Amino acid sequence: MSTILVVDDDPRLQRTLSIALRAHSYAVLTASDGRTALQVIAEETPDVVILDLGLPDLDGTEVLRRIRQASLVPVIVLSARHESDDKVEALDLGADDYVTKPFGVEELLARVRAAGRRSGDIGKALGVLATEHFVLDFAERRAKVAGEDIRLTPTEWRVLETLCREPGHLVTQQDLLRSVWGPAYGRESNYLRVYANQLRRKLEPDPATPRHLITEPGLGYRFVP
Amino acid sequence: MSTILVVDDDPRLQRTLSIALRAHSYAVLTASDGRTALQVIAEETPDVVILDLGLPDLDGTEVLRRIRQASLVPVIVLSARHESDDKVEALDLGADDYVTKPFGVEELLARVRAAGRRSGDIGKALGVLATEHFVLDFAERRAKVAGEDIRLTPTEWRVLETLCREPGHLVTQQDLLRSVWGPAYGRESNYLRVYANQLRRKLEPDPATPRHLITEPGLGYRFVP
DNA sequence: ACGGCCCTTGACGCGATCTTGACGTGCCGG
DNA sequence: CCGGCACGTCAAGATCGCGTCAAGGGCCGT
Repeated sequence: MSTILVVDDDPRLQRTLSIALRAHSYAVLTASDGRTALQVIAEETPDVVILDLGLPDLDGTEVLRRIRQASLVPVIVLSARHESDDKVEALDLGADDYVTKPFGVEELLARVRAAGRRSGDIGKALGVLATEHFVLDFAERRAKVAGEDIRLTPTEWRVLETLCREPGHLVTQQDLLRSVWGPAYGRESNYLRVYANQLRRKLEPDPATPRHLITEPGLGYRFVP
Repeated sequence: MSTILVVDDDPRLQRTLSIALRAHSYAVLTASDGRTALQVIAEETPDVVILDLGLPDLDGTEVLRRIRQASLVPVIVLSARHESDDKVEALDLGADDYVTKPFGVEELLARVRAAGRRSGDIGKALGVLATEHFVLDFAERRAKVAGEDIRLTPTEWRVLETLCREPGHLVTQQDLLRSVWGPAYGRESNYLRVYANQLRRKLEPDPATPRHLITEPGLGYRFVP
């Protein structure tokens, strides 16, 4: 059973969606503004978020950005606007899908299913993780740093993926080595030092004083968005 | 990766087909009666349906009719009867292919591949894709580069189509191989390198420095218009 | 039967990427 | 103050994957 969070300030739409989703056996949470939404996501960890861009307190894209700093939950964006700029921006920030109003309930349900399935595929399918300074799109293997497209090598991606699976949490050297280089690589080696270095040079604003890729001496690394 | 729905009331046949299809890297769903089948199609949107006409609850042709009211998914009909009446009727109702029992698994697999490919062709009806430098008319199978009409071979078209179905997105080598050469071609081969090369020579302004057909080393290709 | 087109396959070179070892630096405890 | 430890940095050699080419074979139309 999946839990869906609906973020919209229109009570009628909230009700419509709630009924439709519950009819399809989803558990539904609702929020009417961005702050509440962020709080609910932190506390209830829904499986999918449906987010209207037109919110009373915060700009929708800002909400999305903050969600992505904390979580990789699939987000489906709703918008009344048809401008593709919004669409591109939303997808760049890590929305998983984009639906313009008005939309059919069936269509939305299909997208919820698709989003849930993708995230259910867990394991290897991370979405997008963004900060002010860079955007990491794991599905597409694209990285933007300070607005510029950046190339990362396959191994660099695998290291990042492992770290970003639990943003902000410590990942031990053993876990990293095993997950990237295979189960045989249990013990210390140069690998992590070399690749941490590479990644910092490519991603950090100031590679000398890392803000995102943090070393935990003797233990491992931590990636904080 | 394609998803196949097998609709048959004979558990043995269900099992046989599931094993054979899964061995060829399809995801398999099953249904034992018409109602379930319709529901699964609505909810899971399989890529191909294999439908036995002899079902317990509804007449097979009736099931097919209802499928066609809701979806364009390719349907391959199975039938124990040899009467061509059934065949004609099924094809009239929108079946994509017709196989009489008993049949060889290889034959069925070939037809599944063909159906999948066709639906790839028409399913998302690619129209025309144009840039300053070239125009690709998928419907008409015509290409213009720098004002000149250019010939592309069938395989070149299929590769391009697969890439252009999601312009700008990464398409993995596996997806490409499976979609163009069939599900059996999961592993690496020269195909992609050769055809990427051909396409670049024919389409790129400067084939040495590709701007549209981009390689993602170790992963696949990306077509950016 | 012949010729042409297209698909397939193997070989080869090159550049990017990975691996490995050596050395530098800062921290800590003895 | 010294030594050890852990991490950061660098560069050179090995390796891998891709682009490229061309030969061979099947299929189709003439």
